[in-house]
Amino acid sequence: MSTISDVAKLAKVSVSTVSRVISGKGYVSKETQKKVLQAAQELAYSPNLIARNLQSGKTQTIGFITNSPLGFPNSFLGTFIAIANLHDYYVTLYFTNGDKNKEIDVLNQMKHRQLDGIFVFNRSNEWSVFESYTAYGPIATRYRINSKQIYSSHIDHYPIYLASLNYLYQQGYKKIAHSMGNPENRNTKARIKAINSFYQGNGLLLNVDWLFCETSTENNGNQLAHWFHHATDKPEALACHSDSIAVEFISELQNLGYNVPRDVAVIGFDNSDISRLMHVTTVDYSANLQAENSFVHLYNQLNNTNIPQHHLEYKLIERKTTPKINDYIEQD
Amino acid sequence: MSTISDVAKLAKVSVSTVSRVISGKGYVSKETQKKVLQAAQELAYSPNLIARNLQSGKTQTIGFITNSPLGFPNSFLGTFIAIANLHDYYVTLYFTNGDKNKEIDVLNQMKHRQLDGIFVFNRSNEWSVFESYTAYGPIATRYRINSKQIYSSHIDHYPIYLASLNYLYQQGYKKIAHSMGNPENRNTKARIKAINSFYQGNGLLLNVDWLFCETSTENNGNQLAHWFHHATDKPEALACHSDSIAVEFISELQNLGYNVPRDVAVIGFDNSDISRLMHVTTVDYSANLQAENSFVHLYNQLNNTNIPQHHLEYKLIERKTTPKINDYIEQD
DNA sequence: CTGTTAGCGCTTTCAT
DNA sequence: ATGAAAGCGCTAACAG
Repeated sequence: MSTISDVAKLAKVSVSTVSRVISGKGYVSKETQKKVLQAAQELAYSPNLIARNLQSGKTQTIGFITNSPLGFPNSFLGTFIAIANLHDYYVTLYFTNGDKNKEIDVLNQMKHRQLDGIFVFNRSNEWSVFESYTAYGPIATRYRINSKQIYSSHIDHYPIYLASLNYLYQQGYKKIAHSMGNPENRNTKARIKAINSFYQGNGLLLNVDWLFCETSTENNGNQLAHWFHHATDKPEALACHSDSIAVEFISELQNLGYNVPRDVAVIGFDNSDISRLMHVTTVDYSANLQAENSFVHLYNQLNNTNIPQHHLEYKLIERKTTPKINDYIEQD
Repeated sequence: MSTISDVAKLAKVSVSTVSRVISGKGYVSKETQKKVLQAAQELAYSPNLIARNLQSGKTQTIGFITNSPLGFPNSFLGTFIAIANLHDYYVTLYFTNGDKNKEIDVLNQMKHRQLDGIFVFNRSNEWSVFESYTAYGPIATRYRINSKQIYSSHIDHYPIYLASLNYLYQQGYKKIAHSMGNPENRNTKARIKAINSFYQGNGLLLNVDWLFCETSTENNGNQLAHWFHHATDKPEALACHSDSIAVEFISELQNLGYNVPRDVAVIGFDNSDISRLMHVTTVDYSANLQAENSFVHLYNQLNNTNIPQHHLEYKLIERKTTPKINDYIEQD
């Protein structure tokens, strides 16, 4: 494995000259450049990026923290990586399975300069923990949080969720159960606000027993299906805060002998592949732009640039799980 | 950002002593250790891993190459990362979208010592290209290939596919279409061999028009659905080489007004989450063990260890898309 | 048990 | 336009 000084020797120039032609910085005469390139070629020289990184103090690597591979963040992650690669950044993926310590390990990677920045797709620790690490590098998330130190590319869930509920209402559903995230999340709070507006606005009575907040993400859709199975008073529709909950719910319900939407309508959230495959009505909220915004922010912080952010929009994607009530026709 | 020599100064010892206590290697007296730790604490010192990497020439990072985020390799990837993290390795994910150059870029990352090893989940370039890079580090894949240089944790698809076909036969399906991978893959060849055995063994006639080999992974299930829609002579069952093809096929068929399994039975391959959610009969072939084997091999190569590999088994997972023919009962 | 010293491979002033 | 030399922060002989 040849080094820069091997090349220098062979080309009979100094290491700094070689460095200049390899990195393309600084003045080098055409002739010496040619000599160097030839020597480099001959020795099959390739620069050691670790040494470069030590010099620059950067690794060009962003850490991506997510709970588990089961959350179907595929498209988001794909976009994030694509845009990162476009800017010569790489992304290292960490599955924490909700383990706070694993999350801390990742944050420490940044502290140890192994990571230039971090994106938080899921989190287990308090935001204050993340904030304390912003001293070592930029952190971004998709959650809607109120922090000066952590960037958040989010979209207000209030109008979106209100639109979802109004849509369900318009389709004839009045008895609606709600599956929501961590009650401390601002997204969840926005949804609760939307729920209140909705029920008051339509003169409906909110059944508090039909308000589910997530404690552990694990199998939540599954549990909801069993809850539905045993409930004496069943809702006409379930509004979910993620497609993954929605499809787990539907799938398990099918195992229990139910039919969606005949027995209950379902609306998801994310417009993920899985919702498309399973024909679940959902909401698209420009997750790809959100991913792009997140990376761009990290990039801007890291490089003192000012690439502009995209504005996020949402759109209801109507599929088969929310027909007009009582309109369901047995598929043939 | 304090360095090891800052700590050394404050603790009034040499850098090597500090290095010893931080890395836990070599003899240090309890007292000096305490002094050093205290100084480190005071300065909020944390080791710069890049420097360590330069010293060791390693990054503790494995590159994971995959085509696109749409192939549902979630569980495999999750296992791979989990086992890697357990061994203090990290994994950087690359989506190539079938772009050969992007694949080469990743290989060059290893050449530049940014990556200690590479796992190939999908590939676009010839294997010989990959082989030429094994000079720079170990490469592993899940494909069944014949290479001394690239490790492959695979399972023979011949008996598996034969078992799938026999199962379909036993369920009463005799008109079977086949969706397969790249005809140059040895897995595909094994499947073709299984097909021949099957048709000959059962005295059936193989319809060559029902043999689909994949050129581009994109939307293959989709295309198959449209093919089915327009075919005058339709098969009774489709056997797929991946769950992702199977579910895309089913989903698009549903869009076209068909019903699976009433109109056509489907068997997948992978036992992925998506097949579970959509109740697709599939084959489990210990993909998680395959992921583990792959990492373990890379680890063994990198560390001159000899952690043993797992033996891969397969198991047919019977779900709802392959009932006894003509036994389909409209779900209620 | 601890300190000195020489790198790891590259970039970057600062001279010339 | 090119070279010498000083690091980047850490590890690992080697000496004592």
